[in-house]
Amino acid sequence: MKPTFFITTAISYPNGAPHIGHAYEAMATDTIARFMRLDGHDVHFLTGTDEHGIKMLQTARKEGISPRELADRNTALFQEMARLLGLSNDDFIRTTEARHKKASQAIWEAMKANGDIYLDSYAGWYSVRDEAFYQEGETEVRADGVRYGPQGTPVEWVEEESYFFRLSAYQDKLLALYEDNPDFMGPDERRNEVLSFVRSGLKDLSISRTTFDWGIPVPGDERHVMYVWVDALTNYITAVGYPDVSGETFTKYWPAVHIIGKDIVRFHTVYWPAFLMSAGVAVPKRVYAHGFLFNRGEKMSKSVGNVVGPKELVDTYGLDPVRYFFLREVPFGSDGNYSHEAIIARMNADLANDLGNLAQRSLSMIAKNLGGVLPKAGDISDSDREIMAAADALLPVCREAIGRQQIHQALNAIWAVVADANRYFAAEAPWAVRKTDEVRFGTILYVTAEVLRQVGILIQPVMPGSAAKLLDLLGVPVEERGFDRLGPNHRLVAGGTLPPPVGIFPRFVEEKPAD
RNA sequence: GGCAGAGUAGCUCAGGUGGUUAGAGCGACGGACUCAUAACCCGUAGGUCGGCGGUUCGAAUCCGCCCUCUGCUACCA
Repeated sequence: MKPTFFITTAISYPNGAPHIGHAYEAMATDTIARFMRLDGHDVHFLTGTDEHGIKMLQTARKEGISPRELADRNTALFQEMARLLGLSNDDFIRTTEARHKKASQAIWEAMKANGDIYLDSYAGWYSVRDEAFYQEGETEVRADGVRYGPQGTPVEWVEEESYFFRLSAYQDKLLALYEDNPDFMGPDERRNEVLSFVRSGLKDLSISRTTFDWGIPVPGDERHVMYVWVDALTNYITAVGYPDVSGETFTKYWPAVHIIGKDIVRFHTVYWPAFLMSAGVAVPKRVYAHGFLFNRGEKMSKSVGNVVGPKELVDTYGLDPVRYFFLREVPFGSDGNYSHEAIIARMNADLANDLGNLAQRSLSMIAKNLGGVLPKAGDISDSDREIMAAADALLPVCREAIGRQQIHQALNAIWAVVADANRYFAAEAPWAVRKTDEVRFGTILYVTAEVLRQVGILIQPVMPGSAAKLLDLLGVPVEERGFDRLGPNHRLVAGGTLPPPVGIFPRFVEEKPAD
């Protein structure tokens, strides 16, 4: 039986259209999912939308539609984005689905049965916009007579009955979890922050609301709906069949690796494992937080006018270059910058010039001089051996990198081999050798094609479409593109006729302003 | 205020259990080649490795202080 692997994105809040941050997380998670599949795992890749909560209600009201209509409309946009980005998700969960209501109520009951949920009341200055309570001292009454919170948003006095989760009881258990599982979360900077937060003491958590009803009813007390995080986080186990913990899907896939943004680290590394421990469910395998993306160093905002949608990027540069750019340029876990210039630089230098051109020059040589028949290798020289060994050595390096979500490092390693292959090709100068030594000529082209084969297989997770194109040109059968075909044991078979070469990665040529 | 991380070539960053001429990519400049997507290949970049002081035969790498930036967190009011 194959080893299994369950990976998730955070579910998106669809009170607006998807932006580049959503796309980034989705592309990265998809890449890891694809990598693991190619590496022989039975993968379950989950993404979806978090459709409840007061903000959805407010946005809907503003637009004069029901929250349900808003959710349907905007979730469709997220599903469209998933198609646009070529996501290979196995499931798309919506928190408004029946299965999720069932799972959320079940985890609630389980936490309650464990004595961790109690009824109390919460009073304080509440900011609807921040979704947070503040101490009176944190607020101020301004000249307009309105009281504002520390984020500059209006606050109102709210006193409401609420169910609480006994988070305070989990401090030691959480610390033990972090201690015993150093890989529970990453990157390391986040770990320190979470540790100090938990060490400083945990307060019980308000987990229900009575002031609105767009949510999952609390079982046994339908005046309340579950507050955002119980509802939202539970999606991960809903999708594998919770509460049927002995069901096939659940036993097979849970626990998951969660890929999230750095803004929701606490919910995933503190609240979520506490909920799960309370409910008697295994905690996640790992939580990894990526950074934010900035357009030319500026945070994207509608007022600055630098909001770029995923669709515009894909339309402008093409899907694979966009995926490649973000995953290669931004160390996964750090914040990153993007700009038109940076994207073009990457796609032209790495894709068109380095990889695309290497494929083009070698394959067209085979087409023009050898009638498109893949030559067989003659005597293998040291330089041949060296470059093939470099390609053969990539899988363990990439595996290690992807295992720690360091997608950029895997790409780095692959492109180092591409650069080596270009040096190899230039040093061997097949265009000159052709005139004097047919056998050596064929050998150089064979070796180059073999390196391209391995590169093609390895870049499938990041650029599925382009990789397929490259492997097609090399005559690699579709069923021989898994990672089990990497390395020296499944070299290209000589003698086959290759299709006429076509460009894989076109250069991005700036359109001259027509003035 | 506390804690954590960061400050290295024009740009983006590697590195750093202390030890020959501090690295890569991009950009720029020069050269070579002409198979190829005006691509590829070779060479050049003379950077106080944030600042000051210390330890040491020797520090970018260890210690102390300071400055700047970022994150988390607290508090004053």
